[in-house]
Amino acid sequence: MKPLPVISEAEWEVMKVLWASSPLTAGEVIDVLAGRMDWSPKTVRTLLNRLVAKEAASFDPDSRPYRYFPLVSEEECQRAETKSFLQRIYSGSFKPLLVNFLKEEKLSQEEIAELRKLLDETSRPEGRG
Amino acid sequence: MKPLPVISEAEWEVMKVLWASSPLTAGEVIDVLAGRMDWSPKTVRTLLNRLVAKEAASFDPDSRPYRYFPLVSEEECQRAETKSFLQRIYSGSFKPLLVNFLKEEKLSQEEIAELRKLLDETSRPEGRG
DNA sequence: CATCCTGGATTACATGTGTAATATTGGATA
DNA sequence: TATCCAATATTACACATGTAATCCAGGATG
Repeated sequence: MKPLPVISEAEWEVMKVLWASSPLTAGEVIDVLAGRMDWSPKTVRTLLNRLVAKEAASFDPDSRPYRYFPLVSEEECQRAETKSFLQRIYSGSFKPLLVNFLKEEKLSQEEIAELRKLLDETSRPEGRG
Repeated sequence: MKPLPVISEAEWEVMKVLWASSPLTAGEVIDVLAGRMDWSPKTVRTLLNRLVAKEAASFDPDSRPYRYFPLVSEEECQRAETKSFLQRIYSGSFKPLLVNFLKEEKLSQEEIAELRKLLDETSRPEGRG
């Protein structure tokens, strides 16, 4: 398989917009990001171009203005990032990550219950489906 | 508080060595890393210098050769990285991170039990100590 | 038809990062 | 004492990234 493109921090913001809904014109992406980031429209266009260059996204050249869409899924990118993050910062071990997270963020009982449920489901031999 | 220095990926490898045991001379750090990374000794020295420059580490100038040590703790760095990673990749939400991790890595019953225990301990009102 | 504007293409430029090489200096050695 | 080496300091250099500005072309406008 071709390795996933390396997506920079700023580029992630743009990908998030495309993952949330696509295809979108550059103008639409710019509008969405205007609410979150303090970026010039030119900057957003540059990021879109770079994402296309690294084949993380593409656009339909027949539609003017272009409509952009992702070429890679959010989940696969998240998983790849998670893997390398875990390796880099925690030498691959999830437990200290959870410890640190729990120390940092005070979770509600509900949130903890949700996480526990995830673990329970995982530990069951085969949750059908 | 002064913000933590930004530590690059390669620099993290060096910091891990210092966190594991310090102070260490440059030569000792180089030896430890020789087992893991395919780096020239010069490269390791450059990284040490950069870590000193960004005040992530320091050394005792009276001892020759210098003996290096961390100025920031591993845990605070891990927490900061975790926070920004979670924000960047998962918009701050831990749950999908756990979901992705569980899908990617097949954990043993023991590992799952350990994680569950962590959650249980957290959810108890005040686990003494 | 000449002009202007919007969208798109190209170029810019400082800083960070990976990955060193070269230069210099303070002792150990012949 | 002149020399060489290990340790330290300085310099290098390409590519990535943040953050745009400038240039150009095709359609809307006067």
